[in-house]
Amino acid sequence: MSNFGDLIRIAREEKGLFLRQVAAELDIDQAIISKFERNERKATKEQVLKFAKFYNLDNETLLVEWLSDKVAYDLKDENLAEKVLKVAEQKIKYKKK
Amino acid sequence: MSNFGDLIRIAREEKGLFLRQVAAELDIDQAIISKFERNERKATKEQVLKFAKFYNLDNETLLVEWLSDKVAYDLKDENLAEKVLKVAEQKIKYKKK
DNA sequence: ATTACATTTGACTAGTTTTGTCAAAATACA
DNA sequence: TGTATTTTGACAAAACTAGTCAAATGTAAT
Repeated sequence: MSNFGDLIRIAREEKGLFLRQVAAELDIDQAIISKFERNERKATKEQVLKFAKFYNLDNETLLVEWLSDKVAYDLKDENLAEKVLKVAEQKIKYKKK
Repeated sequence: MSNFGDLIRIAREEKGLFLRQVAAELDIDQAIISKFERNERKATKEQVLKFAKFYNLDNETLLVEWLSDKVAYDLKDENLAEKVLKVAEQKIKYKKK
């Protein structure tokens, strides 16, 4: 199962770049990027978009990966998780109207 | 569409109690309970369980309502919301194994 | 084994968000 | 109007988040 960290690590490795280089380019501390890649820390939305642009990844793909990581993390301890997601989906559909 | 605030307000009204009384019983400031009932502020999990016990509501029902409110709120600005929920569901199922 | 470089870790600070308290303002209604 | 309830908003304390930096660790070549 993929996750945000894997996507940006793989993208970086495919380009053959060091953390230091990406850090300089995106103006994000390399220690933080290291933590993002290991899913130890959560990026901000702005940072996600920076990564998408820099690595030429589809914005939507990366955002979905990042947001779903967060949702799954928030519900990780809940055995009600699946029920919660179904209800949340209804609520979101309802709000749209 | 129901939500956490409605459930606890209805429960309180059915019992004919004033905020003041519930506040004293649960040791939660009445101003905060007022905000919970109007979904202006988010309860902690511990508080949710206090309400369930006090109003004789099913723990699971109230927790699902509360958690799904939070998920829906977090995704309220995202037009990718439905996609995100589907991916999150996969991730949760995957983690279970 | 030593060197050189890349990555990871952890301590620290600053900033933001959350939580609770309280009293005044608004509302309801007898 | 007067009394009781609910709502609002200002404030402070606590908890959490984000970023910085240097030291520690890992990796590969010689």
